[in-house]
Amino acid sequence: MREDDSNWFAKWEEELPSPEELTPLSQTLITPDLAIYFDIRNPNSPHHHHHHQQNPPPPPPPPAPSQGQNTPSSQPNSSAEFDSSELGGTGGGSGGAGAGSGGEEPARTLKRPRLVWTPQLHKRFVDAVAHLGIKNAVPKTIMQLMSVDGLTRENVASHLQKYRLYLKRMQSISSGGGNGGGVNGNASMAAAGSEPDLFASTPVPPHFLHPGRPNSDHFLPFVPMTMQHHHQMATVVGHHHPHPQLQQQFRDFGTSPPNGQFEHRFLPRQSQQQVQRMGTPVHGNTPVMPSYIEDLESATAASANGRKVLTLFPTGDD
DNA sequence: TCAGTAATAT
DNA sequence: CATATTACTG
Repeated sequence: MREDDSNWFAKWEEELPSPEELTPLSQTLITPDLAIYFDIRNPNSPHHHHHHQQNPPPPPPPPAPSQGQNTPSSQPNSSAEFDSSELGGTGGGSGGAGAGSGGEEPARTLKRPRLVWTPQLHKRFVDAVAHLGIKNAVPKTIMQLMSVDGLTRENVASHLQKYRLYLKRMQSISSGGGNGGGVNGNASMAAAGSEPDLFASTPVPPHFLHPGRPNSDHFLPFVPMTMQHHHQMATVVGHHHPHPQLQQQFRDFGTSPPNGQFEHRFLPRQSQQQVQRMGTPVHGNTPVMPSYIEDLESATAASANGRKVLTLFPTGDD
């Protein structure tokens, strides 16, 4: 029934993404309305809205490739931190060994660590796609709308692909399958394959399964909620050691642990490049500053074989 | 250049 | 084994 719509939406709102830090996203393909809805704005300058062309932040900020780099609790900005990932070597590879060399470490050619898509991050992803519409749901736009620092087009594209497949599966089931609907409801169906709860935990907008219908839906009844503030959302996994050996990280720091070392979470995009202009005239935007809050602060260690991934997300979602 | 799909690596 | 990353192709 239609009431379900409100239901799933309300629930969704509950977990709506949106950290406290927003980002001054350039008015690219995102319409102002969307931008504001996503909280994409400059929290630093709550002053009037000047049409600043935004600051041109150098894209490659070499984060000093010195080991042991912890983020000063000063300001949550800067690009996400990446950990040098080990060489993987395909299955057997072993690595390498090599080494050497005095120069080393072209901090720019480092491979990006595996990105862990937490439910929150995925939620934001879905949220962006939902508002953009399947038609406009392109990696780039989604990525921009998400405003997640560190998130790159590849990440989104890859995830988007998976997400599409997931949706397809749903359509097939809800269409031909004797599944009693449950579009918004959560399809907790663990078919032969084991669908991760990630997608299952994410409310799928009905429009997604509605091919042939534009996303003209201007439904964005965002409701001001009162929740706690939190930050961060994405997570990157460090490298796992193929060899079950010295793999200790947690050590007592005594009493005043600077901490902030392990777990590199992505911060909401603060400033990235991207200032391409399109034929999209941006009219004044609505002075709305919703402050959604997402809470997440849990560390879950996924151990699968020798793989140890540290991800922090509230598993107790559903 | 960007988006989509497929294959690969971890 | 599943996921994310990477490559190739449209």
